[in-house]
Amino acid sequence: MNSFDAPQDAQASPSSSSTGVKLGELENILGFHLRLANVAVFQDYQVTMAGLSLTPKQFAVLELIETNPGASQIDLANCLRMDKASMMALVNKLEGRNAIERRQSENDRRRQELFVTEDGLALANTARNLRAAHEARFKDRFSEDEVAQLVSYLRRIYASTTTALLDDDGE
Amino acid sequence: MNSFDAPQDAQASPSSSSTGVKLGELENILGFHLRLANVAVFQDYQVTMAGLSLTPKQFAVLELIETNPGASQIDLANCLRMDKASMMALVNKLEGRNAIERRQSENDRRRQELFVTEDGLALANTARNLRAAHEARFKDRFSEDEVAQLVSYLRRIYASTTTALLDDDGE
DNA sequence: TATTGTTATACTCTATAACTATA
DNA sequence: TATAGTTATAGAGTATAACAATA
Repeated sequence: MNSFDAPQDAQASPSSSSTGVKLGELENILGFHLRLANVAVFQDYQVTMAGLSLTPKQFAVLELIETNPGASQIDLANCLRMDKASMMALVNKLEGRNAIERRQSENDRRRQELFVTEDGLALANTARNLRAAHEARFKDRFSEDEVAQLVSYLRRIYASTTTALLDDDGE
Repeated sequence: MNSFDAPQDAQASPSSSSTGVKLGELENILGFHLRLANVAVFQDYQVTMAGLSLTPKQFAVLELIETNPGASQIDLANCLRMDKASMMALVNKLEGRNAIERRQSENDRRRQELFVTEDGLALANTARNLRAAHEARFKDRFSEDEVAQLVSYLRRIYASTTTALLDDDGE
């Protein structure tokens, strides 16, 4: 199925990378392409968001708290597959710039419920506006259907990720 | 085009992630899905390659040197978009376990040409064998044409990455 | 003057472990 | 006994900057 549109953007097989280095077997490793794509997006993100001092993960946490007011740190850590201590550091940074605030839960006094502040909302809006250009820069290379298909492929890759914790490609 | 197969694996929109956290706008960010996919692949890689102590990047460098005997550190750094000092550290690790060796170039005595040793070849073979299962675990979720299409999509994302340096998703 | 490799250094992100306070 | 948060710490990976040797 869909064999009709598979090879149409083969783009001259990138056997070298500006220098004369051949990729060889690396060409066949899904994770290799995935990582390069990730790097490309991350670099563009950094250039675009320069000055905002908001990493992709911080941005994600900010959005998650906005979408889920009162969420706990552990909720977020699980969602983003991070350690709770790592999330602590991340939340501290956002709190340090008054983007979010902690409020002790009344039902369970162990929990700190997280909320986006006025400043945080402004930051999120600024970030979203900047990010729009960044996002468009990549999505413009695809039709709407292609984006949907790419995302569905990516979901197929991370779908089964049962539990686990942790970092990024790490490397 | 290809609208026919776009939504077919929608998989119940992952609005939550085991906890009740809704992803919200994050759903529409390409980099978010890319990163989760990257994390999933990396985690599986780590579990699969446990004990080998060979990170994906070290593995990539080993393969690159095998494919390009005599390549220099700067060649590899450019290819993988890393800093030359970072590549130095990486090469040191591989040399430290006798997987590769440096030989001063006779034409240009500034250059250190890199070669895979016997031990390195054995390591690469072991790694390739282990990795095969890891790779299959993900590729099995796609038809051959789908893999080709996914890779072509990913290439479209990192294609234009002109120069730049650096890390991974960083985050 | 530019390039390759090198070293030293600092920074960021992450995890682990131990602790507290609640439950 | 388990959970949420916290703190301190250590490790890995990376970049920056300065320097040596060579081109």
